[in-house]
Amino acid sequence: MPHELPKAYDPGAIEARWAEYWVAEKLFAAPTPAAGSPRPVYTLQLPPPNVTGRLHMGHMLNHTQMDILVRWHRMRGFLALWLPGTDHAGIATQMMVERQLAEEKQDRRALGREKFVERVWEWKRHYGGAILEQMKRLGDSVDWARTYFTMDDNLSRAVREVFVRLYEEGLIYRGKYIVNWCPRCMTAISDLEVVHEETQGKLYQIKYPVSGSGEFITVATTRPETMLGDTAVAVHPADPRYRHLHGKKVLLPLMEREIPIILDELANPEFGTGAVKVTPAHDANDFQAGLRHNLPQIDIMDDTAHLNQNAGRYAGLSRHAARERVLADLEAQGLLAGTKDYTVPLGKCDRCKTVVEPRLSTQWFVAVTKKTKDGRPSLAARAIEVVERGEVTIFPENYKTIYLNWMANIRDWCVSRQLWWGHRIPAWHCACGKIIVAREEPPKCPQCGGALTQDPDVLDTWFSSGLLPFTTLGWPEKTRDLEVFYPGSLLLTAYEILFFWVARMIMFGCHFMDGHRQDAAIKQASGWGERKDDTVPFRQVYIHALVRDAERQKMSKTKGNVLDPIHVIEKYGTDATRFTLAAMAAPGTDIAFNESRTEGYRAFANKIWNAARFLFMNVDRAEQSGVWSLKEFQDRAGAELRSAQAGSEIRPHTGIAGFEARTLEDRWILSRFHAVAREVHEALESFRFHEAANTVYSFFWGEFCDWYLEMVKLRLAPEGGAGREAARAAFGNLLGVFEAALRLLSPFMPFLTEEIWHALYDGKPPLKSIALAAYPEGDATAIDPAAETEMAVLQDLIVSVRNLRAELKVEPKARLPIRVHADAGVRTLLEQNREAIEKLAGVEGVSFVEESLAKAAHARSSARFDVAVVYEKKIDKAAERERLEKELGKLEGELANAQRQLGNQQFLAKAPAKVVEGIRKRAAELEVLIEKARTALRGLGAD
RNA sequence: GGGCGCUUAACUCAGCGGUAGAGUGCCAUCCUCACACGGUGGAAGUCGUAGGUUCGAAUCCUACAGCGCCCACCA
Repeated sequence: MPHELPKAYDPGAIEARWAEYWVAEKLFAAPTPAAGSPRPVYTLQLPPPNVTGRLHMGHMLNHTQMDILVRWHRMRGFLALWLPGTDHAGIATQMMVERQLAEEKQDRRALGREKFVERVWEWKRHYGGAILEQMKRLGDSVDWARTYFTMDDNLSRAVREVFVRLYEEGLIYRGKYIVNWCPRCMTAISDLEVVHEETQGKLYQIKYPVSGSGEFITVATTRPETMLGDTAVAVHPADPRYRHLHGKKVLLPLMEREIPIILDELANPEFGTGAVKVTPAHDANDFQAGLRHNLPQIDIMDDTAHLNQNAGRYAGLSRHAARERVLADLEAQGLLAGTKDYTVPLGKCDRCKTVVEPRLSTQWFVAVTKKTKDGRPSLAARAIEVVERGEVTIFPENYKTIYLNWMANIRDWCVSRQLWWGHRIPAWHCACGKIIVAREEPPKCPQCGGALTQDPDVLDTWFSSGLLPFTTLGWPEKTRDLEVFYPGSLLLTAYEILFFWVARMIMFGCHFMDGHRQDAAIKQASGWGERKDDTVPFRQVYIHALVRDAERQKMSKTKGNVLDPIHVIEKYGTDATRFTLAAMAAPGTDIAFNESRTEGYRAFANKIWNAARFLFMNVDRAEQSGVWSLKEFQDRAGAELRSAQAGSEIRPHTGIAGFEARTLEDRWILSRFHAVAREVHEALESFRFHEAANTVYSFFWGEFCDWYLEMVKLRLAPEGGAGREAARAAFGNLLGVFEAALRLLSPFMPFLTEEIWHALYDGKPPLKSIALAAYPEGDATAIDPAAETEMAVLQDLIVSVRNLRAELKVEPKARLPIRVHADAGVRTLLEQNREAIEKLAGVEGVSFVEESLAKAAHARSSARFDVAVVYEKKIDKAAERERLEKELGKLEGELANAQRQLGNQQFLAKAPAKVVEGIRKRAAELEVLIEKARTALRGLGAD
């Protein structure tokens, strides 16, 4: 027989093979269904990783969760599409290639735009696939045939289409505004790309002489060098200190330029001296104030944050050098009134951590709060509305509030970037000043006939990623894919990109998919019948937690605490790593990744592996002795799986093929299996991955392996004809439950389950993969409370005996007789399971007695029975007394509490009947237990 | 300056109105013919502090302390 499995599970030996198999066999392809297909659909967009990226733990968590959900839905019969791709990641990729050029002592400017872009493409072709290969290693069940790159031709066309349409609708404009300028990246960046860091700086007080009087007005600033571009000093209109200066002018020191004192609420009388310098070209607030007062805007810096000729004799200095010089000069002139330490929130570039310069420049913006020309609601308004109405649900729910708050205060989106790598803005400039925005390059200027040059800027990367939910499905064409797969079912991502990406997808989706309606059959099948709005990009948003290191620190390259998932995988296996992440992924809490957990789940994988080994060994034995053949199981289970999978509708596969409950453990494991399957279903439905994982874990290990397997062993080696029949049933049940449990576990541990599942079918399974087999749904009517109660009594008895043995330090191999006192019902139960008791508790001979054994030596009591082991060795009386007293104390405490509650009228009146009943029952039980414990204590004393 | 989250066994975390659970670690014991990545048994928590609501609170409310995150144009 080919069932020779190595003793210890070695994930490395099988995982790569299956990863390849899944891709090669195209198992997870979601082909466009033919018209009229009523199959329910589950669509999930992969947040496209940067082409420059390497997989990190955050990805792995994210991918694990998505893969679990996708595999789960696929197994349940959904047409599951998980759509992969990579993002061109403007700045990141450009920086990567620039660095490469620098090593060759080259420079992008010297190379020229065209050559540089070609060079980036080359880089992308070479290295851009790395992260996709890593995804294969994780077992991500994406549809590889649909893999896109955000700069593919069709996606680029869609980007131009969107830009032009927005422009035509009046939602894109070009304007001169203060933007965040990164002097290192030499581009404008959006507000979201700026990280604020509290930095130790200084607050300087500078005296500006008031013209025509010997007076000074003192202003406070953290950035003295910007004074060179000051065009006013503002005071609060109601500030009495400066009333006499209204309408006066000051002479700007160093520049010797006369500037007005203006009245504006920009100045806060509470802060500093109450007077503030106004630099419209280098501060967002000042810019607004400047507009209010028609002030000139003097830009004193160039692209590299060096001062320009507007700064007079300071021209050419870096902004840092300029600060020193300005301060020195002011000091020399006696105009520096004071300096004090001050923490300033410094804005830094998210990419390169360079201090951002607020700078006046001309950029393209998307007007997000403006209605379209033809009166349609603004992008933001729609994006707020669909979330408020629950057309898009956000989970955990506190993120919904955060989202709505942010959307309510959203500002126009600066979408132009001064980069070379990205989607170039489809706008053309003419020397005559005309700007044309068009889908294709116009031949000449329609106004003057002159030559045109394309706008040099490219679009913010998030502009194109915001469109992915529909552009990846063929938009702007009206494709069948769009009809079937849009709206997506879920968007699962990290909090960090809720605004970067999620908000933009909602805005664009609602705007551009207006008029998108699924045909009725598809809509019906989608399972989202209660949701009316089909323009939204997805129905649900699930925000997953952050993965931190074991010390709860955010992982970052600079801290050097980044855990490479590939290393973890190599050490413990992909399944164990996935399981760790799933088991720790409680919604809303960050994960401190801890390898000891992974170690534990590697052991779990090994446990299952060995359970399989056990089965195969016994099956082989049974086949040799002709008792049973695996073929029986294969035919039966295979037929059921094929039929469950064949249909186009969801057909819950609830049963275990041919299960024949003969014994208590059979009834019990069947009941548990269904209960567990239902729990898993409920947990996954509400994104409680940790609960789902833990449920499967404890079922497999704590119930199937620890109890069912051990009990069923008794029946596998038959004696006599009746034994043969029992063995046949036992094999059928054992294999049946095991196979079904593998399917239950499969989304969490796809590799291990695939390997064993194929082995169960001797490499010729009924379907190409366990991932295509039906998921156990769990049948509530199959839950058998009586079996579970009976099993609990049996387990209780066995554990009591084991406990006694341990305490008496009985030789592990010695088998002892036991005596049991119990009522008739329990007695029958125990008699029927005598063999199990003998085997699992190391017992030989069970005798039942009429009298209570509470005060017998070596006895244990429960509410349902007393049990004593027959063993001549004297017990350690002191230890026994201590144990009993401790237990008694606990019981009495609990009883006192219960009685207090039962004596409380308020409690009886207000508590739910179920709770009262529960406590009554418990109190009665406690009384019995206490009585038994007291008896036992007295017995100890008398002896 | 706003907003949010966390504080439960030695460690990492679940639980979120009916007197506490898991994994790892620890102790004891056993290489019993699936598994020492194992079996069996065990020890271990006044659920951050102080109040309050409730018949009842780890669970709800308030304050405080510590830790962390996000957002923010007060020089």
